[in-house]
Amino acid sequence: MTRLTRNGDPRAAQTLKAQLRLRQMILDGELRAGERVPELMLVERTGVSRTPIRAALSCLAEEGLLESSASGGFVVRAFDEADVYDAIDVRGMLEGAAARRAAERRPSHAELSDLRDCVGSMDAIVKRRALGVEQFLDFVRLNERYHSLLVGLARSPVLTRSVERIMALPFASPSAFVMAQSELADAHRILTLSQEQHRAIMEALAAGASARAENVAREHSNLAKRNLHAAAKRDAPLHKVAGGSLIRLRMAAV
Amino acid sequence: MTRLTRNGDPRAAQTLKAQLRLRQMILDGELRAGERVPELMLVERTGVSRTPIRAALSCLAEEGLLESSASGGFVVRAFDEADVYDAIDVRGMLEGAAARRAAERRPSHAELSDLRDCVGSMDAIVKRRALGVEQFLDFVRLNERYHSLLVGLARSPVLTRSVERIMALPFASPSAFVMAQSELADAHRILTLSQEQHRAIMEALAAGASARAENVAREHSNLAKRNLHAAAKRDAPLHKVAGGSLIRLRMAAV
DNA sequence: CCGCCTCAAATTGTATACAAGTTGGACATA
DNA sequence: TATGTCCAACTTGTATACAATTTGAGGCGG
Repeated sequence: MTRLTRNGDPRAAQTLKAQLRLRQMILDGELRAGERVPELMLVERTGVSRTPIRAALSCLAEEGLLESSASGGFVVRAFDEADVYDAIDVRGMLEGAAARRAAERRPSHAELSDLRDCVGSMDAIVKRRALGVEQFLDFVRLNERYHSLLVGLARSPVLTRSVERIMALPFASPSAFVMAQSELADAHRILTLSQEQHRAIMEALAAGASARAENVAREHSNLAKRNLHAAAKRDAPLHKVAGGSLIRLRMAAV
Repeated sequence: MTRLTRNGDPRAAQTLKAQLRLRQMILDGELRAGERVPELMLVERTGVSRTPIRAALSCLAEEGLLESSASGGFVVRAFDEADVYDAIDVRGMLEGAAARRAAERRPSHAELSDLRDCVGSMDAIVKRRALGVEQFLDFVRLNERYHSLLVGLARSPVLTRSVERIMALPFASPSAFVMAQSELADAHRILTLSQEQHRAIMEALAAGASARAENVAREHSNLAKRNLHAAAKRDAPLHKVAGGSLIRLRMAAV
């Protein structure tokens, strides 16, 4: 997730630290949308000097969580419902392309084994009668893994990078609104449907059915829009959504 | 194009200067693909200090022209034919989405006037008998403008940003390979076909035919692939392509 | 002759000092 | 009271010094 600069190296430790902390502050709503982010405030809170702070600010701006102000410095970016919708749409298109490309490659049985395992694990969760928070969390993790594996199967660095970039917007993630749905009555039904699509995509990959793989993958992203829609309809239980504080829902939305 | 940080401000002048110079050095092939880019070398050549140099390096890495090395610092990124193909494909998908969204909005006659003017100007060029270098350059400029206007008509900041990001790769641009084709016999025919599609997309927008708009826009990107393919077939006249030195064509390609 | 180790030079990451510009408020004036 | 101006504190952009790590060469031993 933080691949955009560098990861494990002890060299960029301060920059990484600043990045993680700043991202957390934004996603947790500690910094509100539209608010300026003074460098010295971050110096104070993170304990690192201005240089890595500035690097982290630039990085988060690239991710899209900040935007540079005309008078210098950075501001926490605000998103509306249309932005969220569009981000999900873009992800759907890119994942569709990835599924198509993966299917065109005619992946071997072995190449699909991780994906099969992933779907199997999710099946085990969905088949249960009652789902607790823990099960939802497990599902979210597996779901992220499934999508990551799917994109990887396209074997396209450009495509992978594009997907990673759009998913830097936390609400574009395939499971962004799953948790928000965890209390709803039809949550279980949506998970089941989601699984159906996961399996359909996988089968299409195995069969080399590239058009079907693309179409289903693209349609699959509509589930996220549906979850967003449901969340928007009944006011705003977006506390469970990462970065929910960045989204200003117009309650008038249908 | 340099919007990722800040533009006209005299404040970020050094950073901007470093950015422009560095980008130019990469695209001109002054720095070869795979080569390390030491900061001090840039300090020497640009006359600005390391701080803005580092900012520029980060920025270009985000654009995708550099990649960060495991041992620190940055390296000029290398692309192969598949990468170029994928980048064009991604652009096609995103422009397709933009066209669809634009058509769904049912843009007014007035909103489409700039696009109409643009197509009109391109018509004037294409209708000529013989096309010189100057005409090709004009066509390229108008083509870029057409694509920019098209994306803008979707009125989606997220989509616009996504397109801008993929087009930071110079060879993903809609007219990247037009110049490479300027000497070929069928260049005129390709321009004509391109114009046909430009017009078809515009008509689809006006008619609110979102599916058609999407399909034609997506197909339109295949012209760029075709140009790439033609360029790859007859060895490598990629000197005329911006950033051509970054692309390693496998001559064995079909 | 080849491989490995050691060490110096080079390079990057971090901290901080300085310069330039912005912001907000106090104050004077109409 | 409203308004415009000026100033001071704050904030950002740039330069540079310092620390830590990498790199590459040279020498040593096998």
